Amino acid sequence: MKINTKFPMAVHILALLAMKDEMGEDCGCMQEEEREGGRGDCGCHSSGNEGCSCTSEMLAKSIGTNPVVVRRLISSLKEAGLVNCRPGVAGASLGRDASQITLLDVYRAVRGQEDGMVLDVHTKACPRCPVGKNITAALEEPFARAQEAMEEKLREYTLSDIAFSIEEKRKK
Amino acid sequence: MKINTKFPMAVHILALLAMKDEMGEDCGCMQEEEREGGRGDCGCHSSGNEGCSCTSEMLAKSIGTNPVVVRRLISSLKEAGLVNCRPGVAGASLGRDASQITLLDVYRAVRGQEDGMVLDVHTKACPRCPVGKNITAALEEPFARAQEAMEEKLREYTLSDIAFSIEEKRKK
DNA sequence: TAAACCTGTAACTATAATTGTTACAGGAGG
DNA sequence: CCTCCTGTAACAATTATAGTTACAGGTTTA
Repeated sequence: MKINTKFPMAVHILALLAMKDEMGEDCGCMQEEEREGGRGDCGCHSSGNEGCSCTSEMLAKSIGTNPVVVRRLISSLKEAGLVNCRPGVAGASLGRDASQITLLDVYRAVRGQEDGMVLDVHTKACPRCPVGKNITAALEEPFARAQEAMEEKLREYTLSDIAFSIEEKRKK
Repeated sequence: MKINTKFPMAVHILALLAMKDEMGEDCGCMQEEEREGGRGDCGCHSSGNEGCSCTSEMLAKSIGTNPVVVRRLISSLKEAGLVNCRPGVAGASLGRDASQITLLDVYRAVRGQEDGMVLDVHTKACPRCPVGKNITAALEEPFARAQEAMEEKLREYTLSDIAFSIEEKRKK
């Protein structure tokens, strides 16, 4: 693992929620299961006809991680208004329509609350050397602009796009 | 420290080399020293009038790291044609004019040779779930586009710009 | 209201990536 | 030939990230 698998995991969660919405009670795992003629092993497949309730455990199995990791992510997503959930009651749902949630929203929701730049500076430069003293400040603007450019691109993709893309690939 | 302090460190090295070029034998540390009326403690100040020879040890002191780290970075930079250096002979110099070296060149020279994307995917998604099976592929394009956008922005800045920026801040 | 199940969160552990360090072979130059 | 430097391998330390355990409290159902 490298940096920030939180971001793709969060998108994964939201995609599951989005596809559950589109498909009613069934998150899509059931169809898959019927087509392949066997039980999946990811556990996000429910055992009856009641469909996917999207508990943290089921989501975790689909993602391949721990339920607590999922809850932590959902906690961040909730804070950003991207999901609805309540203590004690199973499942989560999208906070607004999938077409109104961009990848940038997700990125910002789950990145570390501090700076959260993809490009980092080094912090131990010699404070008495003309270069060491000023290099950090000199890199500030380029790095901020690069960050902006990346974020603007993320803004161009919505959760609908991702869900659609998953559907397309699934059909193949 | 977070991810990739190699990149800012590499820029730091190149900035030192660039400013050494502009100032002849003296990398600029001497002026700083005279102005402040005392010896700096970063060691990139030479002790006589012979100026900065930009050995890995001096560069390391300015950056605040180990000489071996500097040599490793220089090794990558050399491979990319951004610096010249020879075994056994002290110092390094720019491989081409500072105006012809972009931050993207530096970024590419020092990032891990593998994928090297700033946005990462999670790899343990359930292979039997329709979402888990396709989410990675669905994220590929958005993440690649975001990467491109960031890289294009880095391409807009040259080492000259950075050196100029450092000079400006230094005068204040 | 008791039982079962879920969320939310803290605290801790494990793991993996990055950085730092030691050591040494070999080139360059006085 | 002595000193200093680069280049690199091998290893240690550090740090960030993810995973885990544990538990308090909410909700639903019977």
